[in-house]
Amino acid sequence: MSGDHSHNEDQIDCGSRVNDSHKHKDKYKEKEHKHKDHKKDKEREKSKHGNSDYKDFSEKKHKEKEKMKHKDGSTDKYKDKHKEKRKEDKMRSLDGKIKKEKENGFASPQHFKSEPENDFYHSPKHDKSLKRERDDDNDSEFKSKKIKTENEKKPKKRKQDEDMKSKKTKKLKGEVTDGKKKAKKEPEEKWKWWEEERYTDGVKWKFLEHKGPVFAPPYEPLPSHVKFYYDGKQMKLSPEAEEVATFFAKMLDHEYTTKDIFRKNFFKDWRKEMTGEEKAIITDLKKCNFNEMSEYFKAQSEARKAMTKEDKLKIKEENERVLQEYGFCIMDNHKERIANFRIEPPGLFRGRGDHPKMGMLKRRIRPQDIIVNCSKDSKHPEPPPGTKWKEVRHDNKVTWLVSWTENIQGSIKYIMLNPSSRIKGEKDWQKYETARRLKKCVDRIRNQYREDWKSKEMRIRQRAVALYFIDKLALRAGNEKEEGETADTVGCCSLRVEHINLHPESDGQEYVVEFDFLGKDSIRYYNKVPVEKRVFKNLQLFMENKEPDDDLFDRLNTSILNKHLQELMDGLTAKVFRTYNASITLQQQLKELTNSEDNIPAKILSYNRANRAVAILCNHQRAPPKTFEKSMQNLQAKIDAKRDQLSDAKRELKSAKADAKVRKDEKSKKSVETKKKAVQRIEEQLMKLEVQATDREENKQIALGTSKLNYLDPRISVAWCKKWGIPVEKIYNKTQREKFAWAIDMADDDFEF
DNA sequence: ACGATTACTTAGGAAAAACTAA
DNA sequence: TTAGTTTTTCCTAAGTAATCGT
Repeated sequence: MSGDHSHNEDQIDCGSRVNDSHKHKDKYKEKEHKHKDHKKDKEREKSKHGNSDYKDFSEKKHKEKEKMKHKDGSTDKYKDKHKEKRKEDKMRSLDGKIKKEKENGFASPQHFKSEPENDFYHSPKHDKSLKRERDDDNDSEFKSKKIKTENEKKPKKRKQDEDMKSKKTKKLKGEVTDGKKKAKKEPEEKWKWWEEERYTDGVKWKFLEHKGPVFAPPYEPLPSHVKFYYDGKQMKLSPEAEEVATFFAKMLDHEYTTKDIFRKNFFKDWRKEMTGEEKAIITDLKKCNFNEMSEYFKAQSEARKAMTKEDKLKIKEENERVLQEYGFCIMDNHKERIANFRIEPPGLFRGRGDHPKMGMLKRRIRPQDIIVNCSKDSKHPEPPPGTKWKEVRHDNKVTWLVSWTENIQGSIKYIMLNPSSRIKGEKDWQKYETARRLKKCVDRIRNQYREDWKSKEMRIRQRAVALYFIDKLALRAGNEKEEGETADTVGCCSLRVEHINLHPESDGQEYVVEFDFLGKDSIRYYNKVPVEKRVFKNLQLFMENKEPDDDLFDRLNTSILNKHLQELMDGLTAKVFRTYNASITLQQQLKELTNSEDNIPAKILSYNRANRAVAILCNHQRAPPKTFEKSMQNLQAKIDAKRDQLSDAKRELKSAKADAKVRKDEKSKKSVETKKKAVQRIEEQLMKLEVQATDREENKQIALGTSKLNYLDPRISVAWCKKWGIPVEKIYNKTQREKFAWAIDMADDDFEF
């Protein structure tokens, strides 16, 4: 990269923004800014620092170099660690490569560069689509179909087919056993979509038929004995106002009904539903008494719990009927499960964290709000009698069946397919393949961004430091969001100065960055990490002359970053790093933690610990379960009891041994054996309990589910199970096995991510 | 080239179901 | 059987990123 040239670009870049930015300049100078508008702030920052960039850098660079000469040694510790990690990765990917070439050729796209890919993405349609349409259902007999992975290579075909056959045989066995359990229920065997070709160029399906959504049940007015009081006086509400009142009444026990914003938003929206008279009377929420309503609903839920078995069964059957009718669609000759076929019922919006819209009324969705998507030649879903759909369209470039616009944020909601469906599964698989491609070039990218830390251009340095965080700390990209519309949360690119603290030295480590911010779902991210000196110096530079609520990376946003990433690798975006780092961490931790001598429960503990390492990396937290302490105590009690039992058993064994020594008869010998077995069994049970306790304790505030479901290449887990003879059911429950059927079917014990 | 819109993935908590101990 | 606990499923909010439209 030629310095002078880019420098010029930077200046041009700055210049071109002057027009925009000078608007804000005055505001900035006067320092009366409220920092309400961060976009504006960015512009302002630009104009302010704009032309002085270069100077800043050359000065800084000098200082840096000087210091680096002797300071470098002191950062060695960290750097070395880092280097080692890199080396490991490199080595792994090397021997991975060797194996892989033979291994699941069809699953792991060999290609690095553009050439095969171009072929895949840009080739004219061929006639794949036709194929797809016809030939399913009887695919239990082998068709030597190759899978179209995102970057498949032609020479692989042969191997693929062979591979597939062996896998298939295995899988078939599994299914037989499965079938026994379910007996009649599943006549058609599972469709292996992953053995078929994929659509190209954005077509998602050729045929789509479904029954439309299930609407929320209509409002049932309260029985007349359940009364509402305003200012101590009983008051009969109109059905519309009453319905909204019940939403509030149902939440009375929740803390947020005490929150000001919640109450304010609720009351405002409630009044909109009132009649003129009601509006005139009900002017103060504090004077509203919802207690009878609240009690009524509590009683209702009690009654529901206390229902007879038959009644419960009836409800269950009805649910099942609805599921059968509305829960499936036909997509390209296959019946597939729909994820959320029920329309969200009306209620009070509760966003997460400190949400400015909490308490607003989420309105009821009606047929005329609904857009239906299906194929032209399908039997279109019927709107309920006397109603009409907003629109019926036939867009096979999208995957949704139904959509509507929600009234709180004005965003679109969709009904889509279940994760076990082809359309979701293919995408998921593809996601991991992209991450695996990143694995192949991550070293190059890392070297690149480290170089960029030295760039003359502010925007490049910022980009490089942000990318470093995304890579090292698995931060989210951090799109900008409209202020005041949502809770104030950030990701990497939207970090503000106030979210980090720089410690030249902390706890004996140098160049420590302390992060403290709210991320997605208002989950706190707190972390203190030593960074490389250059990063540290850059951060100091980025923070210079900024207010706490100014953007840390004022020259960067996710679109700039992703554009850059796209140039580094096809299909690369910020979130791929999270997937990659999560999966590679799991693989490496499994390698490190699994003990071949361990029994199954201990191995599973190792698995959970590896999983936990990932969850911690990705900051997947949960509120400690309310019953955590108690449940821990219970478990401990169990352990104690088991210990007693064990010592009893041991004592008995001892005396049996003594007895046998004296008597030397068959009977007593046999008794020794039995006792020995008993001791062994109890020891095993004890150890199982202890493992469970450890696992639970370590998991107190960590949520494993999210990473398991969304970040960890399931083939890593499947391979691990196969390698150690662990039943995959121990790792994945039924739903998860359905979602990951492709991986369970295709991964061998030597799969390498 | 941008802001807005759209499509789709990721997320934690609540509710329901399944399991277990009493 | 019941009551309590744990696991699974449901729910839908909140992200990311691609695409649209100007």
